[in-house]
Amino acid sequence: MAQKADETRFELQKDRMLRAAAKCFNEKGYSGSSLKDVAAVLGLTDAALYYYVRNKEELVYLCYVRAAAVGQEAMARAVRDGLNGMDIVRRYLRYHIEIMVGDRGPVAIMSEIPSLKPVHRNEVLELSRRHSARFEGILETGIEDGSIAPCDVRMTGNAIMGSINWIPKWYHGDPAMAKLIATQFPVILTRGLRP
Amino acid sequence: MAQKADETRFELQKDRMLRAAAKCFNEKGYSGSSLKDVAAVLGLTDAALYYYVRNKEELVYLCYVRAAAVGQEAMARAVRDGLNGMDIVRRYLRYHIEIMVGDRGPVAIMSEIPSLKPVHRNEVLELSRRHSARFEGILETGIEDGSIAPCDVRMTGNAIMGSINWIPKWYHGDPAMAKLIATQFPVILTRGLRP
DNA sequence: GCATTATTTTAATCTATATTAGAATTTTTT
DNA sequence: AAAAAATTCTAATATAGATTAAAATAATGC
Repeated sequence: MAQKADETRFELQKDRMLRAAAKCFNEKGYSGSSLKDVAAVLGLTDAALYYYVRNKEELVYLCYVRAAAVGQEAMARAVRDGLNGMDIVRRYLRYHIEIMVGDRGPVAIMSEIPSLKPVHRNEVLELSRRHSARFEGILETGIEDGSIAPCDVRMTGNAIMGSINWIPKWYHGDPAMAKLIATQFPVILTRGLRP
Repeated sequence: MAQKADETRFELQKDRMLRAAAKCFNEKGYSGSSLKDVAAVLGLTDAALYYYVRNKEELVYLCYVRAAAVGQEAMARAVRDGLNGMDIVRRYLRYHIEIMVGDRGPVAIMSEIPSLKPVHRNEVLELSRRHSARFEGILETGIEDGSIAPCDVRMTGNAIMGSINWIPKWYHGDPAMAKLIATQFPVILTRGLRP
């Protein structure tokens, strides 16, 4: 607690910054958003961002790291002993979507990978791959325990993740819509998985 | 035929250009792709593009118009008397996806709407809305004729379209994958619609 | 083969924006 | 309240990339 108070100011601002950046990147893309745009959301000057981050590329990079963490968190929360594959998928989708459309703001800017420099790109792709693999693993579990109908887990995973990743393109912050998405999407996306 | 020969040279090049542009925009986004990048795909100089198009913005705009046309075409082909809603949806998805991953190349750069200038943006949004509405209409038809289970057509439409629109983000031209997508996706995406 | 038209290139301009250095201000510590 | 540290700003630089004009090349019709 004591040392966390030290970090707080800096870390909190940095976090706000990443959310602002993710918001901009979702709306206008990476190259489409100037640092001025991002800074404006926070009521800062573009130059101020350099206090928190080495350069613009690091900004997207950190957005991705953050997004990956959110995905991981949702998945960790979803997995519980005694649940079958289908239930885990449902829970995962609900958590992931809730976070995406919730207060913690838009975290998925999964479109801007090409803008990353090679080192970061590889790291992010690795995180992404691992996440996909884990998701596909859950699908396989469900197929084995009979809660999910046999299917091409790779394609099914892509289809479901595509739906989710696309949400930021049409959801722009309306809370009523957020509620609708959070309740409807897990249902819609898992209907097709039933045996 | 005779007059088409006149257009051919120019129109063909312009068409190649739009495909090159869509490819770049899909890969690196609108602002992330320089005119040099697009021109390079065609073995041309950036300045040459201005012979076909007024400016860069018109390039995305035309990509959108083209994408909308493809969507319309798929939908028109899909709708046939005597088919129930579910069958139409299946056919539409198959046609749309086949075109997207097929020879005519990537046509969906639905992410770059904010880059359009207002007039074009409104026009494209209108096209997009009309297309969504038509798709939701088909879903409703299916619900009425009993081939599709009752659902929130708006959300369901968003979910399905999201999956499709996201394809260009992970499909990069592998023909084997193209076949897989074209056969699997319509199945996966419509499973959840069954009553 | 010549004249006209269509297409592409070279070279120059203009603007937006990332980045940096140092000054100014605000916050924290003592 | 003064000193130190943290945070933000102002002002300047540098560069990439869109756009334009005019020249050069290629294609086409006669």
